[in-house]
Amino acid sequence: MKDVKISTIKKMESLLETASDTTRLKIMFALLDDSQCCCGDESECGSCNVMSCMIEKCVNDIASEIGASQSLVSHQLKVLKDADLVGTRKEKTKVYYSLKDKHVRLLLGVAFEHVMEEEEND
Amino acid sequence: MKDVKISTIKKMESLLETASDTTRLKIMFALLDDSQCCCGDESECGSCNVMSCMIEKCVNDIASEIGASQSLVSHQLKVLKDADLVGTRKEKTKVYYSLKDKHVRLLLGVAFEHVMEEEEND
DNA sequence: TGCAAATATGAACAATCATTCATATAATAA
DNA sequence: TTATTATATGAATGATTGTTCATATTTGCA
Repeated sequence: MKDVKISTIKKMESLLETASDTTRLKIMFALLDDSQCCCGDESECGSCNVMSCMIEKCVNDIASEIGASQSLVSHQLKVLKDADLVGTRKEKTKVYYSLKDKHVRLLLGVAFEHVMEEEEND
Repeated sequence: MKDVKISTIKKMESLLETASDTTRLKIMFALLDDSQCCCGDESECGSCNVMSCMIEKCVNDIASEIGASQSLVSHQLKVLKDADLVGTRKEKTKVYYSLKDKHVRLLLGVAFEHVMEEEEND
């Protein structure tokens, strides 16, 4: 089987497993939300990728936005951070979370488009 | 949170969950293996994508290739087929499996490159 | 018909995981 | 200091899942 190391497969498993959860997907989509696009004016934002801009939000805002408890969101944000899919910035009492890099957005994009194209063929 | 339907998120969860397993990843990589490239001559295959060509293999061959039992591979191939990630072609007593579409290879590609780039930064 | 090869399936078990509840920690403001 | 806000964490539980073992099904051939 090709020259893919088992350690590489294990890491891919971790990455995909971290992404494959409803709550965590909701959180990541919240951090992709272009309703609060970082560039201010969406129509002129050239740095926005296919899906939308990356922004940062604090725990409680994410929780109320996706309709989940603070505890659950905090737990899952820890999972996402341990997997290096999100980063944090502390400011006073709040902790702001944001998606870590373009790969995460790319992964979401590919999965999203797969599902969308699937729905077309129904 | 954006205008992403909950049903879409559930489908994304299913897709990613199906992909996030060591055995199933090994199987999918076996079905990407360019050592038996479908075009015969690798150097002249324009239809090959970034990673490699898509080929088809039967259950027992996959099993021995990845070093797993026939039962396990059959079980996991069923999971992959139910999720529509692989397709089948029957010929006499054998059943040939292959990756279903380009999205699957794309998903593997994105996850693979993420892990690879991660290893560079260690 | 009977046998062999290839694949599929059902039961069972151990392990993992998402979620909830209660509580702890940290930082700010009064 | 005390009170308040924001976030993190530990324990517990119910549900799901990957794997193994044994067995069933299907197809081709003698």
